Order: sequence, then structure tokens, then C-alpha cells
Amino acid sequence: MTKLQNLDTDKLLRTAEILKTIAHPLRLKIIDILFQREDMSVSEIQKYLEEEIEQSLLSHHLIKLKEKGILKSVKTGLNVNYSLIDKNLSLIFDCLISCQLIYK
Amino acid sequence: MTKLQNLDTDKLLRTAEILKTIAHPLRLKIIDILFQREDMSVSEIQKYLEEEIEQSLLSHHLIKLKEKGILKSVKTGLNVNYSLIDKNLSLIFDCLISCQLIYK
DNA sequence: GATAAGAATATAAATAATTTAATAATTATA
DNA sequence: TATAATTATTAAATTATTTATATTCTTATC
Repeated sequence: MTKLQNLDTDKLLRTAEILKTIAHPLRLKIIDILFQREDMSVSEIQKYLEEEIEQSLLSHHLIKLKEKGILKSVKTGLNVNYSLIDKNLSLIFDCLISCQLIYK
Repeated sequence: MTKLQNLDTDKLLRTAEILKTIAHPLRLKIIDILFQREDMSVSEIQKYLEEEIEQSLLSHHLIKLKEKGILKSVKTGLNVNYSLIDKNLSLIFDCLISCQLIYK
């Protein structure tokens, strides 16, 4: 009987926290956009989103993604440029595809 | 500029839905238990959980996991045995590890 | 320094998820 | 058939997340 992971309570909580952070349509879309192009400002990201979305709402989501260690940001002049800390995050889609939970 | 995935709205919604389903400490623990041993009844799973947890709460979580396509169940006598539909789901941990979002 | 642009913050409102508790349904056994 | 064991269902209570609105903060430019 092998262990899936060394799953103590802290690790369960942290894993759940990260997955919860990603588990949102708009935040997934943001991740996708930043996978395609690094270092985009908030207003650029806003333009890329097909749905019209409030600046403050976008900011909320970006800050949450940053807080949880998924994005980083650099301020340059008026702009704040966000980017993915690790592009391997896209592997999460591959995992769900390999489980046939989403289609390719 | 490559696309991360072919990310239409439906796919974003479905991906978020699945991740949200997994993104819970107890449900992750259930997944871990069923990765270690297939076909466990509700009461067996209950015994395996270190924290004391209500039978009805466990049932709620199991049913949610089943509804979303992550678990399957077979009724035998008094028991209902649950198991993972796809053990590759554990790859999700590897993904988070490779992004250094959780430790190994 | 006044104004504008870009982004963050604060707060409240709306919505959704989780947990609890009581009860019901199903099957097995005395 | 009465009782016990196992699991599911329902409704209510609690807690958490998401969204909207208004405002503030920072930096640049006039």
C-alpha cells in the first residue's frame, strides 16, 4: 500500500488552498493569457478578456493569484505587470485531460 | 504565441468545476485513501480518516466527488464501495510539486 | 501643483459552499 | 416482521467566496 503523497494536514490544506485559487473560470483565463504572454499590465489583461470586467474585480483576482504564489508582479511607471511564476502550471490541464475529466 | 489549451468558456467552466471539487482538504484526503486502496465502503473510509467526521458529511463529499466524475461507487449488500475512476488524478500533486507550490 | 491614468483598497451586498442535525431508505439478520 | 447496520437525503445554519461600488493611492504629464 503506497502513499499517494506524504499527506499531512498542512499539505492537504496547502494543496486545497492552491487548487481553490486556480479553480475559477476567470482566474484560469488569466493564467492562460499569462501563459501566452508574460508581463502584461492589468489594463492589457483587461483588454484581452473577452468579457467586460471591472478593473477592481480583475485586480482582486490578480492579487489573490499573487498572494498564493502563482503570479508575480513588477511595477513600472503607471503600470503593474503580472506574470506566471511557473509555466509548468499548465500541466494541470494535462492531468485533467489524462483523467478524461476535460477534453483536449 | 501558443495557446495553453483550446480554452473556450465551457472548458474554463468545466475545468474550474473539477478543480473546485478537488480543492478541499477532506476530499483530497478521500482521494488519497482511495488511491491507496480501491473499493472502500463509506464506513471504512470513515475509519481511515484521522479526524472524527460525521457519516452524513462524508456521504455528502463522496456524492459530490461522484457527481463530478471523480469517483464511482458500487453497492454490495449494506455497503457502498467507492473508488477512484482514474488514478492518474494523483498527477495533480506532481504538477503542483513541479511548480514548487507544494513540497514533496 | 493640477489633472489624468493605472491600479489597489475598503466595504457592503450577493452568491455559493460547507457543516450539522434529524430523518428516511435500503438491506441484512435475529 | 422487528431490529440493527449502512448510507443517503433534506433542510437549516454557518461560513466562505465573489462581485459591485465607491474611493484612495501612486506615478506621470501638462
